[in-house]
Amino acid sequence: MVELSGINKGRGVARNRFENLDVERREEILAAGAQEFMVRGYAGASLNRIIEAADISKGQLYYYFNDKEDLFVTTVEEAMRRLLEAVGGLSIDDLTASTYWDALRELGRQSAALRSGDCWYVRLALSFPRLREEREAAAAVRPALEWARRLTERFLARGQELGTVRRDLPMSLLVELTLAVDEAGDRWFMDHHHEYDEDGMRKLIDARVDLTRDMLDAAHEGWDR
Amino acid sequence: MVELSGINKGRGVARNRFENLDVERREEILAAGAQEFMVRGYAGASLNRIIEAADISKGQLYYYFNDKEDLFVTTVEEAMRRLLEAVGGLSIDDLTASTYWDALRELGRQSAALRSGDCWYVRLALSFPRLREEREAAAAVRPALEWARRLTERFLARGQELGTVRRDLPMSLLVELTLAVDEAGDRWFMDHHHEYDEDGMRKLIDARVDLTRDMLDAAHEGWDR
Amino acid sequence: MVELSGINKGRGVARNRFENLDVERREEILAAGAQEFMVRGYAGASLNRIIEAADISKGQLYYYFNDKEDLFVTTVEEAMRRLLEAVGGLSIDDLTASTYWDALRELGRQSAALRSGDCWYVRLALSFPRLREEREAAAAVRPALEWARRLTERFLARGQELGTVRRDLPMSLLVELTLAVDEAGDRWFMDHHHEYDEDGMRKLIDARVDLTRDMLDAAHEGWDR
Amino acid sequence: MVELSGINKGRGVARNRFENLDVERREEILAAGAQEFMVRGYAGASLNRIIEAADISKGQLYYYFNDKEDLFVTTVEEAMRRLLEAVGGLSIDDLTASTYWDALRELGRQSAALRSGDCWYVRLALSFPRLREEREAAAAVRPALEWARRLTERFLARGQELGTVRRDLPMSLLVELTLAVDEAGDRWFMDHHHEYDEDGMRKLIDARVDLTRDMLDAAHEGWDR
DNA sequence: AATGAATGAGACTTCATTCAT
DNA sequence: AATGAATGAAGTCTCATTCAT
Repeated sequence: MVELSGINKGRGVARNRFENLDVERREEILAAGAQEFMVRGYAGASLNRIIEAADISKGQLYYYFNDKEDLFVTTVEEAMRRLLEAVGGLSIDDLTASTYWDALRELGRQSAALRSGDCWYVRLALSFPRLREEREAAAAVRPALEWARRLTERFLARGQELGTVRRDLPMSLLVELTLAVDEAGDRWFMDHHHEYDEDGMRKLIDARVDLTRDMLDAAHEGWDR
Repeated sequence: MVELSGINKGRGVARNRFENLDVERREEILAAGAQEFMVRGYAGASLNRIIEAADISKGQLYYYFNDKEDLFVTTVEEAMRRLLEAVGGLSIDDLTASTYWDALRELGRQSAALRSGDCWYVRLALSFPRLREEREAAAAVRPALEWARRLTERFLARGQELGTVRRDLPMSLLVELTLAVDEAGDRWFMDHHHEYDEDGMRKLIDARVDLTRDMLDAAHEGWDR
Repeated sequence: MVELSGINKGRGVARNRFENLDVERREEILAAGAQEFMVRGYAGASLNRIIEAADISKGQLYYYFNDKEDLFVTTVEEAMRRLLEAVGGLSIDDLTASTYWDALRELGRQSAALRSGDCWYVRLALSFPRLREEREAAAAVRPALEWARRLTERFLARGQELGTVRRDLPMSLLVELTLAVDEAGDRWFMDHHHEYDEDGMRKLIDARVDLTRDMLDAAHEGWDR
Repeated sequence: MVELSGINKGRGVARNRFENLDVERREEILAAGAQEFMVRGYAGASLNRIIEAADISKGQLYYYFNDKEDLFVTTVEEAMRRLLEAVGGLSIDDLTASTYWDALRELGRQSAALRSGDCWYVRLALSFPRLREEREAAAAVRPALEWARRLTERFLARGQELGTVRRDLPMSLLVELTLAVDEAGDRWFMDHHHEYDEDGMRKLIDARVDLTRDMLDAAHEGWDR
């Protein structure tokens, strides 16, 4: 299992305080923070708006977090932690050529299930690539993206070992393209999920995975008309 | 040719003032603005930093622009205008099944040439998707993205007419995925262009287009192992 | 009793914050604000000068008030409220022809007593007519002036009922003239109160009321030499 | 004839430049300035708005006037000069007891005629008392008000000599009250002149003078019920 | 004689953060 | 444990004024 190496060490006392808070309060705070960071970016986010949305006092916020960055990092990492838990259980090394694309399909379905919950951490995670562009927010978001990148890389590398994934592009580029197509798909599904019934949605989800497979498949490599 | 319907009408006197400025000054200001908006987002951008980078006085900035939003919109639209000019001349309706993928390859090369200039407007354009997520910046960036979306859609629709592009996914999803893979590729190339010599780069550029083709190709549609 | 219909509703949290402040601080702030608004008008008033005079920080001011207008409105309304309390207790409907002018005299004396305190709210109130001329300040000052106008009108109307007040001029004009002569008198007394001893002042105060009576008296109506 | 001792000496070259301007331009500038000073006060007035309203360039304004204050003073004094011309020709020393109140009536009619023109200088003049309250504008407006005060005083003093005007109040107070009632009346007439036909208006104008007479008349002095 | 580009001080306002209670 | 009053730096924007052309 790939490890998420948080940068949020040494938060000090605040960390424990926040973790000992009862779950509802914690959720309210994290959700309010995530919403604000998502919509306004890191620099544009206002702690005033966050405490108002979370219905807590200013003192409380600074009791639980050292500063704005701490809140941001905590929010981001918590989102990542939950995604990790949710997507978690794929054993990449056990994949074979015949199970490889089915595993991808399975991942696509899991991710669809996750999306349907419409929770703050899924939405926030989709903003990571954008937040990374903000100089001040980049550091906080990088570990999460690094993790996703590494996981994707390991998956693709295994595919190349098995001869199922194309080799004509540098791995780092392949990773970026895969992540991008994945994120764009997730975003589209979040925006359009109400337009399809359960059955139509299931088909769509699989069709999307087919496209990813076609994009990555070693079978087409070098192929020319 | 698809039109870019600017929202930046009625800027009033300021527009003329800025347009009558000599080219170098204008470029300095636009580049400084673009850089700041790119790195900090709209809300996080500081006019103070911009005027410092552009080496102009506060009063001057407000002599050329009505307010922060005006500067942002002007910067964004100017970037879009230049991209439009650069990418311009593809006659989508004249494409045939046999020229379709070659045209895509040509586009890929044009876009590579553009990237190699490393100008502010290319970099800014790559930030549009992120800026769109910012509530206050969305309106300014939307026309540019709409234009890109429409252009992509027309290209893909023509491909479907010719039987070269897959039909098993909704057009809007196909458009999003195409744009995403495109943007991610551009971004990767900008970050790694120094790692390859001219010849290696040329091959890479074409290989990237191949991946896009494999992703879109109707030949794989429904195809199953 | 005529009601003062304040426009300063929905100030939100700020209102409570300011009202819970200890009296001295509140007075310092209000007095500083009143002084500045009086001397420079609404648009010309500088919050910087106000916070310096009141010896509070910029942040504090914005903790107690939403913005400049909120401070202005609060100051104006507080002034009105206090004047109302001070002038309060005249039962207009109980006046008779024989008590009418005595009541006016009593009002004159009360108003003299009020003036002698030389408090910020009396001085500010005398600036209301001028502040009304300022477009942006008009709305805040209007209720106070309306109240004064309505009160004056009721008093004069009662006098006309009793046959003591002239009827040869439109009521609204009569009201304006009465208020004007009143305000001018107050202003004169504030500027010259140190030039008279207690006894001389008492006589003057009454003589001024006589003039108002002569101006309004029905006995002269139509009278011609 | 009472002299208007302007404070606007030593304006330097600018004065001549402005005076040599053709009449229309001069009127536009003065009217625009008067309007702005009237509505926003001296400190709140914006030269930017004035040059926009007058349709002149910023450079021109500073070519004709030394600074904001110079424009203000010039505007104020020009207004005063015109009022003086208009009201001018009363020979106070020639008044007798039998012509005294008729002269007042004549003044009332003249002032009504003036008002009906609705020119900028009449409206501005009505703002003088308010502008005087603004610390920075006081000096400019004072000479004009002083002149009005002195003229009024001479008129009232002559009345006292003739035994037609009351003596039971200090002259300075009498002057203030007279001016106040006058100004309030003018203001009311400006606001309501459209509500009456020519004949009704004529009666009103005279009735207003009657009220002033009743207020000042020595016949009521000391008079008590 | 006239223009309008340029300036920097100062306007109002919001911010993240501290700290006495 | 928790509050919210207090702060001053920095935000966007307007101002009166100068000056090269």
